[in-house]
Amino acid sequence: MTGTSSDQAASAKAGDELRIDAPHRELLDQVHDRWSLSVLNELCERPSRFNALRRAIPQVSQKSLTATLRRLERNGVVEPEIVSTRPVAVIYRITPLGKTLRDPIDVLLAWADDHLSNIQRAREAFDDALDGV
Amino acid sequence: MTGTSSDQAASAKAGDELRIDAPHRELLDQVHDRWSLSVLNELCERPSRFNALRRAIPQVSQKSLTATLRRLERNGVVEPEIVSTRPVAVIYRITPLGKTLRDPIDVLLAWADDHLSNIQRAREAFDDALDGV
DNA sequence: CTGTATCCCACGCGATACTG
DNA sequence: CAGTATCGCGTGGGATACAG
Repeated sequence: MTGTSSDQAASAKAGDELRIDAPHRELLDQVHDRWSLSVLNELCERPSRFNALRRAIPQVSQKSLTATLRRLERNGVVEPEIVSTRPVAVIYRITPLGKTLRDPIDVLLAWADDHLSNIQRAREAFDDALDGV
Repeated sequence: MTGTSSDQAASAKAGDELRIDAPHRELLDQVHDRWSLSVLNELCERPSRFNALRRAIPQVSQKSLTATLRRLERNGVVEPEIVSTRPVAVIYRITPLGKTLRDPIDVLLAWADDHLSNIQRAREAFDDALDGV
């Protein structure tokens, strides 16, 4: 197995223009759809069944929730436990890999929280400028 | 077409635990398109003109680059300087607000880098399982 | 309960062509 | 050089209906 103890230190520059494209794609694949963050966040709090998630995130449709869960599942950040009762129950929980995502996400979320007003002000200014034109 | 804010009834029950929906949206708005991260990364390195960016990120089309720059501009993380020469030159640079995005992004990128192999292994396992079925 | 299948719309994104 | 206009494609995503 490739350990990939990736240190980006100074080596990032050398020969490697690091068109970070690959990591970008991976990253976006966790996050680029509308509901991944909410689902991840919810599952970090507690393992949940499908309909529990729907209740926790009322705006999501079944289709989208299923798609989101499948993607996260495929990426190994969440895992379903199928309970073969009647009718079936499926309990989704975050994997160890998924847990490692929490800090990075929190950092980003903290940023968004910190700068929310800045962003909104910038937008208003931008939109006002357009109006003026 | 003024792509004005697509407001959503994100009626988060106040007092609830971080119904991060709003920050989510803000966050995704910086990052959810294909080229924002690359552009941000490039502009963190050096101020660049439009075509310099295109050269630095060869896969992006004019249209997408323009759209990405406009979005980032609107959010106040990049800023254009228009030099009224002949023909015009436009120098894009990252704003102070934009600079504060760097660390959070690096954290996320570091995560992606660290866990790339894990993710890929998870995907292969997932896809193999599908094949098996 | 937990999905899948279908229809349909919105939008990101590239390709191409054209303007100041 | 920087940017807009238009078209076409792929796909996210809601609504609905149906299935294991």
